[in-house]
Amino acid sequence: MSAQAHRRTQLIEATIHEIGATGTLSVTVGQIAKRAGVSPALAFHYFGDKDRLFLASMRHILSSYGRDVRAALNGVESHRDRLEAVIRASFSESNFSHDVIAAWLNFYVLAHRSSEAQRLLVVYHRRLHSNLTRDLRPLAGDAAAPGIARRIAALIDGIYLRYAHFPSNEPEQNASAHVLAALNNELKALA
Amino acid sequence: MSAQAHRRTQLIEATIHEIGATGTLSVTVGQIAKRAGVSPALAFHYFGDKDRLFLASMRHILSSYGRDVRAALNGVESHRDRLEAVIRASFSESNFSHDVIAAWLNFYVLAHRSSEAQRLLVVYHRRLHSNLTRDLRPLAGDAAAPGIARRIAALIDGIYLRYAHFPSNEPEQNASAHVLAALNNELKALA
DNA sequence: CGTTTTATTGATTGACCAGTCAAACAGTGC
DNA sequence: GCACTGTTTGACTGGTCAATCAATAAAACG
Repeated sequence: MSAQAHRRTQLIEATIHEIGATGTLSVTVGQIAKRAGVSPALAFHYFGDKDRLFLASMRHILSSYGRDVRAALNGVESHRDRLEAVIRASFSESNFSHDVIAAWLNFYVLAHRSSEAQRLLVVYHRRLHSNLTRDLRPLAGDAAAPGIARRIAALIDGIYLRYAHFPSNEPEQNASAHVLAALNNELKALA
Repeated sequence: MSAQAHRRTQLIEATIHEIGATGTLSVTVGQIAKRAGVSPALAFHYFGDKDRLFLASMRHILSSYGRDVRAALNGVESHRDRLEAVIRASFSESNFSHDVIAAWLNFYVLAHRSSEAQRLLVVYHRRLHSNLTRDLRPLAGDAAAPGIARRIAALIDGIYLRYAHFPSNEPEQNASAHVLAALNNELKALA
């Protein structure tokens, strides 16, 4: 990894960490730089401004989420198992840590006014929707699949939000279990 | 309404409006006061500090949501109709306006660090859960009702979030329809 | 070694903002 | 018209922060 790339990920990780620690996007570039062990000016040198630093951090999170999904899907054949993999990945370690959750929350707020953030959010939505419909179609038919996918995707977000605020002792377990139960019921109701 | 109470609601409404306009909680008290047509100092006089002003605004929103639910429930007998009323109220005009949505989003973020905000959020969760289980129990049995209620509640939040970012032409319609469909499928799957 | 390029910082700036306070103002009763 | 009460403001402060920039240190290179 080049020196430049190294510093960039260092700053990105510091950003995510710092947002997790304070819970807000109104963290100062100074705090972030301090955690990364560099001067504030360097953050501006590499990212231009604070917004771009945060958006880069969010892209980082989205990439790692994408990797998780792909890894979980790798080699899995059965449609049901694949759906389960997609759902579980949403609550995987890397996407469900305190810091990442805080970043997601602030990201949702930002998406209301930053068009770049909104664009990123669309990418996430589309990816999730397509991952779900792909394996839902053979199980639920072309007519029902998209609707079910929308509800499952929204349920994932909703459950994520709830566990974000009130983590239980085994968040991933319970979170996935609820979504899987809803999926089962949706499919059962078709018959 | 006393002069004092009048000014308070005036400032609260200005707060909600201003958060809606900027999309962020980092709105200045100056902006809010300007919209309310008073001096910034007055906002401090009535609310002490910015946090309390926002929390008062959130309580205002929650009250009006509560009123909506009660009104929608008033006189409705059938369990299914009552569930539908509760769901529809979540996407009612007063709870689904641009400004209120922005306030909710920022409220979620705040709940991560402010214990008072968290307390308020718990109140909302409990109320929704109890409204749902109450009429779900006779339809789904005591064993299944709480689980279904959790999923429906989370789905409401998730759908709310999605339509918050990407409003369709008839948001309330579609949003409620999805939740009602999920409810139907949950109940159908029981049989 | 000397030179060019890249990485990094310290110092600074200009704007902004939450919160304070003492003074002005408006209404009310007398 | 005066005293009293609650309302409202203007002026101010202390602090914070994003962003800039000229200057320094460190590599990379020939």
